[in-house]
Amino acid sequence: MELSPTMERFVLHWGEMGTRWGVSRSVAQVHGLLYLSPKPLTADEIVSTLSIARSNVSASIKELQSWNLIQTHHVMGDRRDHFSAISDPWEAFMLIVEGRKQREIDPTLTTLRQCVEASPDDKGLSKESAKRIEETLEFLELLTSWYEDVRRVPRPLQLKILKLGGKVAKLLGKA
Amino acid sequence: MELSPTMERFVLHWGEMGTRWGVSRSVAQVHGLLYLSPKPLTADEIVSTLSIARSNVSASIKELQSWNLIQTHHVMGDRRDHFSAISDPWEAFMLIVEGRKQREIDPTLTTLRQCVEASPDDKGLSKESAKRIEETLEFLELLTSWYEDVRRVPRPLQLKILKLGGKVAKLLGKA
DNA sequence: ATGTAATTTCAGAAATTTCTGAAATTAAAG
DNA sequence: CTTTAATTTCAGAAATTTCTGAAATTACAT
Repeated sequence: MELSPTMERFVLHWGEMGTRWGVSRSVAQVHGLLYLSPKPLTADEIVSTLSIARSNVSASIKELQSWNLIQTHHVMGDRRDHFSAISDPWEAFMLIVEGRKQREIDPTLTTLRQCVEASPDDKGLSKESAKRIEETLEFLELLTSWYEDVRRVPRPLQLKILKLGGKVAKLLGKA
Repeated sequence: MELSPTMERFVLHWGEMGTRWGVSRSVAQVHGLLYLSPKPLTADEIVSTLSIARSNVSASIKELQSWNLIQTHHVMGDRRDHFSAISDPWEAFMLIVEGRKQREIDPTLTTLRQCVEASPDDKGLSKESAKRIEETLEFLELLTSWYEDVRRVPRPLQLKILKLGGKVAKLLGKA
């Protein structure tokens, strides 16, 4: 797998974006590469294309699998794994959102609930602060329940609503 | 400013979340503290509460200001700055989204447009890869235009739509 | 079973990020 | 203008994260 200039630009940028969104450069580069590749790649092809250590590729693949962003394929007479990425941008996006929700939002909800529960017994906690925490919890719960709802809507309808954009407001403003 | 157990739990968690979302622990802790505090705090109060260096607080404040997440107040007869955080969770959330859009999405759109523009001349680039990049750009543009639309909707209506959740789909599914 | 290819683990190296504390700068008060 | 308080800058220290390469493990093939 040789990278054309455009692919290289894409993969490098993808890698940098990864570092800003909480995954390592390598993980994001591997994802970017698989995402662009017309055919599934073996770990060794990834190694030679990106010039990173075999073990790094192994770890990156494992990480991407934990996000459900890549799939494994098998080729007759070849015992190596071949990897490909989810190629639909909308589906990939939703998988990333789901992963971050589970990794970060859910634990935050747990912490906030513990805070709210402990508030009444905390003599050093001002009413204002306690209220602020409660409001934060309520907001995050509202946001996650919205997400859980939206997540279940069939893809075509999701797309439709996304394309409506601000018109949704106009339609519902009256309702 | 002494931290009660609940405030401490909140601030420490906020700090850890920060590290996962691309800001340093200190920046997130300072924000968490100001967010909870019933009254604006001086830099030195933040220093003693969080036990971090004065210069670190200074840098963190600067960072938070660049996100428009905090405000500066002045007290008669006191030449120190007093800082407070945006206390409405929804507004804070929107400011964070806006900041990330500007810092990460916009540059990505630029890169993708460059890629799409360069594609035809890139002999090494497969049709499939070129198409993948175009689709990604289209998706991101769709997402940002949706965001730009939603951003302009009046807050109360935004809230209303958020609360409707999946019902929006039911209402619009027929439309 | 034995050999070989593929993959994973893991300890430490390298790179990056974050933080500190001293020095410099800015700005208000006397 | 001088003094003092407040803030910022910045070089290097500390902490953290990421990556490598050798060794171990796993799994397939003969």
